[in-house]
Amino acid sequence: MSKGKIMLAAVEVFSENGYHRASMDEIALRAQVAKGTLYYNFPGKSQLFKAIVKEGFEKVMVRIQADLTAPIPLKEKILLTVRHHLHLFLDARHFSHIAFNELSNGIEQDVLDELNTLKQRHLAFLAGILEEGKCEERYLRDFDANLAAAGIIGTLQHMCQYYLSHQDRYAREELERDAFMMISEGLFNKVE
Amino acid sequence: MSKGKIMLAAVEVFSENGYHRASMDEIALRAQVAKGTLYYNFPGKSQLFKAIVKEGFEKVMVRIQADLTAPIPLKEKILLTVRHHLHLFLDARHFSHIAFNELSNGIEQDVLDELNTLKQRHLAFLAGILEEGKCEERYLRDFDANLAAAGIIGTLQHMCQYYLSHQDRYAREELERDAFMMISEGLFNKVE
Amino acid sequence: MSKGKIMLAAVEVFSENGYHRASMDEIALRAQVAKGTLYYNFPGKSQLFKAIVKEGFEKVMVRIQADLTAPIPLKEKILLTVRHHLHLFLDARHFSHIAFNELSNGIEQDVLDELNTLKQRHLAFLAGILEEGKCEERYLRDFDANLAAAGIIGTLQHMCQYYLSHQDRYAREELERDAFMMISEGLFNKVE
Amino acid sequence: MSKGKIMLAAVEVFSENGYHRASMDEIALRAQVAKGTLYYNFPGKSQLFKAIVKEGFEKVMVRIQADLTAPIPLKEKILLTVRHHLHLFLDARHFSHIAFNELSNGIEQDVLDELNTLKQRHLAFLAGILEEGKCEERYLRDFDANLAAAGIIGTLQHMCQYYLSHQDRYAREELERDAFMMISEGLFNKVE
DNA sequence: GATGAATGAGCTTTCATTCAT
DNA sequence: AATGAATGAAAGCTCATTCAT
Repeated sequence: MSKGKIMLAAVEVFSENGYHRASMDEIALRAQVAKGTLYYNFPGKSQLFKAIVKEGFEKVMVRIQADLTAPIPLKEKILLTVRHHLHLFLDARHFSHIAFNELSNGIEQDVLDELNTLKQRHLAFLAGILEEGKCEERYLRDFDANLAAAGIIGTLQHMCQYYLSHQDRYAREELERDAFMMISEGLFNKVE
Repeated sequence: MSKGKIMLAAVEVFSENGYHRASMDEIALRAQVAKGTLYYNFPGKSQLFKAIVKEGFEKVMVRIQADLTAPIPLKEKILLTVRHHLHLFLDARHFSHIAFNELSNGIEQDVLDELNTLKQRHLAFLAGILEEGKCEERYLRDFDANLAAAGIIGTLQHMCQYYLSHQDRYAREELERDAFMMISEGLFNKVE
Repeated sequence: MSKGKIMLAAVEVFSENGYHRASMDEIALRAQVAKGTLYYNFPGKSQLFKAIVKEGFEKVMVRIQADLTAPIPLKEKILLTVRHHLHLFLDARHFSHIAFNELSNGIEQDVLDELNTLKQRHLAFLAGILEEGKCEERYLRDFDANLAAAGIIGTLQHMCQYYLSHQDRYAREELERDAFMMISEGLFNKVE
Repeated sequence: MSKGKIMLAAVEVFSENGYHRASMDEIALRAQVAKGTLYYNFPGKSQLFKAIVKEGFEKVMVRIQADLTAPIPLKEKILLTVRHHLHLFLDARHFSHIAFNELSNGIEQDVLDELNTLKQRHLAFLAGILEEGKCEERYLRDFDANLAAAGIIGTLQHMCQYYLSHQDRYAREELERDAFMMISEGLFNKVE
């Protein structure tokens, strides 16, 4: 059907040009359907955008959740989560670019609202893992879990972004190691 | 003169609406000048945007640098830097929103390029501080300084963003404490 | 379809107002289509202009060529050509006004270039007829055929222009007679 | 004074860009005066344009007239006139480009009217010379003098234009010879 | 289900002109 | 006599959306 082709094309076009510069013409062209077909399948540009981000977030969370059902130690869980997000920010770059850069202002309010909800849910999901760790293992510092989750996402996103524009300088293992260290142990040596 | 009024209005409008939804009409209206005056003072929308971000980055860096000239211990320096960035992301929200959310795609390439340069410079500036700490005090873990700097900015930005949309739930001190802890010591207790 | 309506309206508007004063709004109005329709059918103002002139030149040359295929004497050919150009400058006034007056500066360079090419081709076409006459009938003076062709067009254009702004004073036959005489025999009597 | 500088600059700018693309900014820049100064010296763009063309036409006619006062034979007079116009179209290219290409439509009506008057006067002046020849020397064919004058100007203008864009192919003497021949004797040999 | 010609609101930009100095 | 910051009307163009087929 057309719906799939359109969504695939739309992810690309939105991520390459940003929400506003992405034109329905371009998406139709890339999806090899007529412009009218876009409107036959989606109510409008903003709803198409919404559909894409929603689907993307759901896929990601399902995948992570599947990996975390097994009862593994917290540290392991966090390492896994970090890996998943590296994958998200590096390999599913099209989607993550849309989801994390294009959600600021300048988009129809209703879309923005729903997308923020999705991001909140994602955050809450991460926070849940942390909370769990805090209760069960009294292993974690006394953070607010939501703030900490936000911090983690931020760390990963920006490190990946930097990595992507300087791929020649680093190996992916370095990135992974530094990211995990940063998140789990912070900047300072605990020597003293 | 008009130039100042325009830049002030433009920061607001850009941050409220994003680059593309911000219209020159609105900026002119807000600055209480005629539309032509915008073009008398700036070559065009993208250059106006560029001018604003540039000026903002420069101000921020000058302010931080001024605070860090005194020979204070690294931990102190980082605390200070964190505070400055909290200020940036919370109080100079208009600017930081532009500078860190609006720099994705969909903006004229030349503007994007220069703005990325500014962000790199900002990162390099932070990395410089870390590097210094690494050399002089062998206090820091063996990170790549640039990656670490990116991680720090990311942490702060996302934590602040979360904080801003849940201001009712947290006191600023909490945010500050958690942010600093997160950055300096990471998630985990070092007990065992 | 709209394309035809637009071109018809555009010829009128361009010829009445000149390229720069002709506005896309006016053309759309005259063609009874929405402004967007202009841009749906043509990439922009300059390309619309180009399309019009191109089509016009082609029509003219085809018509003349069709009349000149028969093997008639040179003098006859030239008389015919003169008649065709009188028709062009007098009856297809809208088009010829565009094609011969609006091709100066102040128009997008690429359009100008192509339009000059068209004019050159038209000239070359005339020059070809003359050249033929020179070879076959050693009837013509020893002109450079291109220069002569340019001279002929110039003569006709300016005479027609003068005639058009003083139609009350002359009959069309006078114009035709004088034009042909001027071109074929020049100012002076060959009496002596 | 500024007036002179402005007119000099304006001739250049108008001829390079055409009336509409020529901007008052550019003229002011080129004349090295402030924009306000243009309006101090001339009521507006169209009046500045008018002033330039008027001055130009007057200069030309004065120069020709000065050369024709002496009682020389008609043929000589016409040769001289041709030479003067070659000079006009080739060497005073800036001015003649304005005067003969930019006078179509798309210019304020009142300016257009006056400029047409100037062109008419110029034509009438040439026609006067021809008329004289017709009466005194019964040497000329029985043309309408005005139509003939228009034809002459047209011939010269177009030949010069062609020559200018193919300067590599012709010597100026060739142009002069062909132009004079064309005008005085037409295309055909009178052998028979 | 799918099409694509047509739309029109809204945008950035240009530029002749004004006027306080 | 000269300036130049400021103006605002008018232009070209984009693009999400509609609708008859």
